[in-house]
Parts: sequence; C-alpha cells; structure tokens
Amino acid sequence: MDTIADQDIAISAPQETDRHLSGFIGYAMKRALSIVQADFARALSDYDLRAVSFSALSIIVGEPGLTQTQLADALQIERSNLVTIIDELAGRGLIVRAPVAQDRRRHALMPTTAGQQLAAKAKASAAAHESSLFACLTEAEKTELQRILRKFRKLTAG
Amino acid sequence: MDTIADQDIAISAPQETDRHLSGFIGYAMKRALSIVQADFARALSDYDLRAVSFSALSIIVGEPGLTQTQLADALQIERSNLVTIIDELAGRGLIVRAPVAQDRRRHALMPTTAGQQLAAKAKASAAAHESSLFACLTEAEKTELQRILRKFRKLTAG
DNA sequence: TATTGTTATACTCTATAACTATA
DNA sequence: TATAGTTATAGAGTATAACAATA
Repeated sequence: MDTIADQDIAISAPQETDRHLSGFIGYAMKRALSIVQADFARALSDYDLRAVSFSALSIIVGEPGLTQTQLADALQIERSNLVTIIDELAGRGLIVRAPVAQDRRRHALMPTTAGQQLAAKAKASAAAHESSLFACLTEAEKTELQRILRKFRKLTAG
Repeated sequence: MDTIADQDIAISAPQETDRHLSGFIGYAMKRALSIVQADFARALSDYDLRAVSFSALSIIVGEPGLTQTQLADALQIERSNLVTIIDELAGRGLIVRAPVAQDRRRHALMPTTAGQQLAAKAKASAAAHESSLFACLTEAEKTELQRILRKFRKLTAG
C-alpha cells in the first residue's frame, strides 16, 4: 500500500510537535537562545553592530591592549575570522590597532573615545532589551539561570 | 604618541577576558550551548547524523505523517532547507515520502523500521552523552534549568 | 623554528525568490 | 489565486592552510 489514509494524517493541531526532543536540555537551550539572539540583534542594529562586533568592542573597551590572538581566544573564534571584525571596527574609528614596541608582530587593540562611548550606549541598550525580554522570569529565576549556566561552563569547558 | 608602553600591555593572564560580557544571560547561554552542541555532535557522529537530521528523524518517528511544511515549522527552519535533510534521511532508507491521497502536493513523512531503530539508538546515545556532560550539575539544577528555559520560551515565543 | 596577523578558500547554515504541480 | 515541495542562489558563519613579517 502506497498511499496514506485519511485518519493517518489527521489535521491534528501540531502544537508542540517538537515535544519528542524536549527531553534534551541542549534543545531547550537552543530554542531559548534563538529568541534571545533575535532580540539582541534588534537592540544592536540601532548602532550598526552585530553581536560579535559588539562583543569584540566591549572586550576591547574593558580590557584595552589585548592582541588579536588574545581577543580571538576570548571570543572563541578563529584569528583569521577576527580580522574583518577588527577591520570593521577600526574603519568606523571605534578602535585602533596600536603598534607594540617590544613585538612588532602584535597589535594592541585600543578603543577610541568614540568606541568607548558607542560601547557604553550599545551595552545599555542591549541590557535594557534583555531585561525587558526576561521580564517574564522572576529575579530569582534569572539569577539561578545565570548561576547554573556559568557553573556548567566552568565545570565542563576544556 | 603612537606606540604602547610596556606596562600598558602587561602580560596579565587573560583568564576570563570575557567577563565584560558576563552580565548578559544571552552570552552565558551561547557559551554553554556551544559546549553542549559539540558533545551532542560527537554522540550523533556514531550514527552519521547531524543534530538537525537527528531532530527531524526523531520528530518523524514520534509523529508520523507530518508534512514537510509542518516539520519545518516544528524545527523552525525554512521549508527549502529541509529538502536536503529529508533527501538524506530518505536516501538512507530511514524515512519515506508517502503520497497523501487527498492532496497530491503533500508528502506524509513516515519512518521506516530502520529509521525507528536508528532513532531509538541515537536518542539513547545522545541522552547518555548529555547525562554525562551535565553530571556536574545536581538533579535539582538540571530540572530547574530545563524548567526556566521552557518557561522563558513559552512566554516569549511569538 | 615558532608566532602574529593576514589572505584565500571551502564548507556549512540560513534566507529569499521563483518554479512546478497541485488545490 | 494560494499552497507544498523544490531549485537556485546569495549571504553569513566557520574552519583550515599557507604566506610575510617578526621573534
């Protein structure tokens, strides 16, 4: 028999059709993260920043003088893929590649005043967006979520 | 002054250089998820399945008769991008595109016996891997993490 | 020899438009 | 006209190898 009978493909409102995957914490994390990422991208679009550019800029502002290799490690991306991100931020005058006296291979990444100001504004905006998005959780839940996620990362990260 | 002095680029062990982003729950989620995804992919590689292929197969097994559009919605991917995934699973004899009598545009996705068996084995393996990966958390923490993530998704998802 | 930044490249993922066959 | 599956394609994102300059 090649065809499917009526009752087999019942119109059954497919709500929660992914419940067969809901046993996996990873799946729950992925679906939740995709909501957060969309909101985050919306918040940063006002400043013409992608999530990764914002992350790079924030770290450079918070820890000036890092080299590109160190920043790539911190962001867990490849050195080679960081180049265009740094190009973009430098091209907008938000950071500079400063030469390092002792080792002319390296670039010390330094924020400009404009970069510091944009980072502060973007960070405030992103934080406000996130706060609003997570308003459906209690303070205790948000704190617990953060704590558990950090604990997990700390105890599993290579 | 163009160069950076010695003390400015102190060799400061860059542990936790991303702490400037740690205020964001989304960042914590992303870093945790990347650990889970790597482990998940390792578990499924024994069965030559990618995460998305496993997810598709699992849903087809759990909810036979879904159409491709319904499955794409459940997985939150584009219909067009589901085609090659279905091609792959069907090519391996794990599922079939069964014709639907009432509407010859649609395909009812049905698992084969081989598909059901592979899905069961892969699911058990993935669950074991995840259980081992999350062993660093208490039962209460795992339960709470799942609960909070689901609550968040339920209350924010469009 | 090894490392830093860079380029080139390839492979995956994702998103969009347009086509066909059906309805 | 609208919908289901499909094709083609373009844009991100990601990973690897190799090169020039420097250590």
